[in-house]
Amino acid sequence: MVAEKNNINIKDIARLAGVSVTTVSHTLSGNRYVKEETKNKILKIIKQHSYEPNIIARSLIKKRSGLVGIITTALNNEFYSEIIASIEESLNPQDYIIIVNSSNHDPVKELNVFRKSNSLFIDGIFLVGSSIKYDYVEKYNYRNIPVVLVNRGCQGKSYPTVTVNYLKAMKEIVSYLAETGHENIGYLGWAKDTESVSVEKFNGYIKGLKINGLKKDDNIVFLKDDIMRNSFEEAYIFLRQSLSGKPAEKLKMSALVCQTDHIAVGAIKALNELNLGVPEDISVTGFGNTSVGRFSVPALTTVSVPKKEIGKLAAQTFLKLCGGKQGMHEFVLLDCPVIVRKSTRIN
Amino acid sequence: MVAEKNNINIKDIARLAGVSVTTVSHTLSGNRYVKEETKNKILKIIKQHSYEPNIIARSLIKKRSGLVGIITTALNNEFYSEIIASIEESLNPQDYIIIVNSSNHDPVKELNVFRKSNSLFIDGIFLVGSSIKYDYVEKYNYRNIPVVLVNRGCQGKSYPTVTVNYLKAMKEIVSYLAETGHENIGYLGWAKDTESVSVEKFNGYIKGLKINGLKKDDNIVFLKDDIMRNSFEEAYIFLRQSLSGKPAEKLKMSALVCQTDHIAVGAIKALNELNLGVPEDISVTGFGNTSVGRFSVPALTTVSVPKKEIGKLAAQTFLKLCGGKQGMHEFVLLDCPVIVRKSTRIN
DNA sequence: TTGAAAGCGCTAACAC
DNA sequence: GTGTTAGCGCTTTCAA
Repeated sequence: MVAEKNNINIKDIARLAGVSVTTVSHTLSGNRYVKEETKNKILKIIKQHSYEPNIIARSLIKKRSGLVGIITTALNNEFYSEIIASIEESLNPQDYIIIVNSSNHDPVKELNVFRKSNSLFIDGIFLVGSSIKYDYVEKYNYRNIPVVLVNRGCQGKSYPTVTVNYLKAMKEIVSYLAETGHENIGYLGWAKDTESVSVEKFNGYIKGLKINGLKKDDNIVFLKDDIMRNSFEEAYIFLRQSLSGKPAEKLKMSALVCQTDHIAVGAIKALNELNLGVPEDISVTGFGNTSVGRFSVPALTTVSVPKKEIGKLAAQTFLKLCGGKQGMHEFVLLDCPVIVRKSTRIN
Repeated sequence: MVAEKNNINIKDIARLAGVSVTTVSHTLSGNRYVKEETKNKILKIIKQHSYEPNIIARSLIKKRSGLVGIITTALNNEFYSEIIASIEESLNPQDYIIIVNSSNHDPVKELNVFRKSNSLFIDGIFLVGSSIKYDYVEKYNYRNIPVVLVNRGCQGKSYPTVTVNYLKAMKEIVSYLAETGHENIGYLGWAKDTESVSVEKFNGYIKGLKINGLKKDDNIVFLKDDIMRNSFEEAYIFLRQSLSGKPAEKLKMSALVCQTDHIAVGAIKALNELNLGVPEDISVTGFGNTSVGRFSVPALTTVSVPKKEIGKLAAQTFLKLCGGKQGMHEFVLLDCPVIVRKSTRIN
């Protein structure tokens, strides 16, 4: 941290090469012809001095930075991070630098970062499970950059979105339970309106009951007021608590539908500690098909959400949006199959 | 995405307020006195037009962006993401925007991003589990910004670092096993030299055996050539494979030390499928104390790495570095206790 | 085939 | 108390 530092700029390169900055600039961009000889001389000097053009200065003129932002509610979440990894991978050949910002479930921080990103000349933004409303996006996306909504509820409107038919998927896993002989099917999760996905899942559960001629029993619907962040623990604690009161009625429950795989794993632990075996006494289902559910004991019956695919399609939507406005009404809604493993039994 | 967009700048604000840009600038920065009246008028107009100063233009002059970067090898990794979340949280009051870049285990990409970050006028960088050598940091940190190494091996040199005494911790968990009557203690993990942490852990295992008078048996040392990314699955597959050959000798193993919690969970599944019970037939230990290990069946005996603490101390080191060079030789090495749960038995 | 120079949006020295 | 102005490092028009 002592020696002469390399802060060399385009002017230095020009001087060293005995040409104008214009010529250096064009050698780099390829925007106009530069004589082979001149070009080679310049490139050699650039290499010699490890010169890297200044992204900031360039952005100021071009109003594009080569940066793409991902705004997400949480990083310590296998579900999101797989989607994010897939977006990154799909965008890799495009020479973008991907930067991720996690709000740690703070909606205000999220909004702030979204607004500030304007002046950073970010070239595009993915909102992964973020709670930012599209009204806000429309209002504050001053530069009209592509914004892709990923893993959100479908609020009836059509913005560039890649998500999953959560309602349908939840309906189907409830149907699977009903068809295998379960009648008292409970639910564990949360349903905040800021979290449209959670609401859709819960509605899917309700619909699933209905179409199978079952009725909702509020004694076995365990809805937490607040989102369950660190799902294992929170779900575990919440269910233990909820179950500690009036165990008699609860035991009529023969299956418990959980909002995510993590919640299911937490639930299984809570149930086990109350001497309820899964699936012997109670069947439990997850949602998402994360690795956690594949390696839990018992392995989870769950809904397989194609996280890699979501990321890939989100990246494609972004690229479409970049090439004009013809992706503006892209609305990709993916279906998800139920995967039956060991956490449910046939009644 | 159609209406007039807000791209208002400092000049516009100045014009609207009937003052010079200087005055607007100083109202914002507080760098010199502005008459209450003028100030109020300016602030009102700023609010009215939702003006946000352009970060890029500001950075170009100040050579600081207000951005702090975290470069990490992988996002879908509970261990790293907890550390990252903690860094973010600790830096929150400081008004930095945190941007994370994950290389998805691609060292070349990592190097690239590190170099490019120079011209982005990033104010500081955390290398979380990154493989970037400090030589490289010294060579390419042109702007001499604070760089904090997080969760790295201690390579004998003293750079700003916050990490864990992996060697000691691993030694201690091996000792715990030895003291509880285990003699044939195996190892499952990898040990690439690019990944110094993994080497230290392995060395800790070796030392642990030695100080307890045990000898290494290569038949029960399962070292994968390559890093195990998606640990559950890779560990599971690798151990199944390794065990399929000559099961007779392997069965002498009474305990298996695993390099991470995820690997331990994968291992348990592999062992179970070979009809080996954990901990009845074989004890298994993890490393890290992630939530996965708390909710696995059986719950893991492991080493408790203070991830929140690491993040907090890393942020503090960064802040120290910002205020001059007096943090340059900060080298925080944390000790980690063994946590005994259900995956090990007393022989 | 190449250069000069204006300017992106902002800050800060210098001036009054 | 406030304004004028010269840049920050680059791209790009216009001119040669």
